[in-house]
Amino acid sequence: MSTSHQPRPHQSRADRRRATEARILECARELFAEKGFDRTTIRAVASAAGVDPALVMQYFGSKRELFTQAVQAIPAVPTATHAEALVDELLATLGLKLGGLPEGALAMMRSMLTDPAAADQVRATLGRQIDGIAAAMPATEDPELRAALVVTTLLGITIGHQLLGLAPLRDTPADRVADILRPAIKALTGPAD
Amino acid sequence: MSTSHQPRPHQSRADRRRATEARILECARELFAEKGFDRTTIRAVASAAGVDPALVMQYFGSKRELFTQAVQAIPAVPTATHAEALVDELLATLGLKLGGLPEGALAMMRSMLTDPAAADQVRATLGRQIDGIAAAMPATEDPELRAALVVTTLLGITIGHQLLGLAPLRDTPADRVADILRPAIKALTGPAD
DNA sequence: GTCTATAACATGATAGAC
DNA sequence: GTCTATCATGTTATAGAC
Repeated sequence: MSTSHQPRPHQSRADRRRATEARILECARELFAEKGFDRTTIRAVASAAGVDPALVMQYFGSKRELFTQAVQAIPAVPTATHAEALVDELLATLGLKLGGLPEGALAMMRSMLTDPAAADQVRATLGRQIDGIAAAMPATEDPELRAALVVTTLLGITIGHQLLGLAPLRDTPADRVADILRPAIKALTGPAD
Repeated sequence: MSTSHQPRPHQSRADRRRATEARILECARELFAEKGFDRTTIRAVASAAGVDPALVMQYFGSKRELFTQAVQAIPAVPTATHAEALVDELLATLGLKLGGLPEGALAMMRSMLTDPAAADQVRATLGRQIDGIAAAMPATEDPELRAALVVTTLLGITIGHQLLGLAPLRDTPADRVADILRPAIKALTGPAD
């Protein structure tokens, strides 16, 4: 339209830059979540965002850096100190509430089995979750083991639902799943009750 | 050594061919399990097996076919018809007994989140397991949902242990894990007991 | 039958014109 | 600042020499 280097009042050059950068990150997040790290190409991300592939490189330097900035690790700190609240918080936190998982987390999970860097990140995150849960666990034997089993259980259900799309999980409302799951989680956190 | 087209008594040409083919499959299985479908190259498989990459192609036609023949889908039919035996069989079947998982199954699991073909195969296999478990489940509501939760739970634990190598699971003997897990699985299969 | 050489293609990354 | 053109590499797969 205008030839110009005149900044418009509500859309400065920096603003435009920020906007396209955000759009690229959004598209990257989506593609990484859908196809994983390896099968997501810079070209595909650029195409989806309507920009040139070289621009993506210009902005982020490398595919790895783009991935890192796009997925945004969620600390997901599980800090409930009592036994009862713990179970409910667990069910709510790690995605039941199924379908309410941030796309960045899906991207990370999608890539964790084939990309070592993603695996390291997930290992660290799950490790923190395990420690947090173990700390909030009622006095039992092997709190870390029990916490690990809780975390991996929820991980498996999330994978089956979000990443594999198993029919029985897809077709069931989240709170129903949570209801059935609750006694099992409770059994893991405390031996008897 | 000998120049020869003379077949030796215990190692005919067909035998040698079968032997190298088996060695290639073994190496392929190992690499697919370790790095997944995408990151496993024909060259790496050939190198590991001590043969030429072209020979692998000659034998199997394509990387996909090599993968298919190498991983050998395990039907893993869970056929226990009673309620009590079901739980024990589940714990035994899907890998606790942790560490006793066939390498082909690991390869399939490693690739299932990023390779659509592997995902389809896993979806089908888990679907069969879910149906089988649902059929053997004591009369409750939503047997398929409960079965799906059981399967995904064991899947998650297997991933955490075998594929991610979470410390608490790696450092614990299998039967201890099974003991802690049993009440949780029981809670999933039957609402109260 | 086995392997060398190469085709045909896609990728991440870079250099330089506009 | 943005994009065209290209590089360097690595992939599966094929053709042909030995």
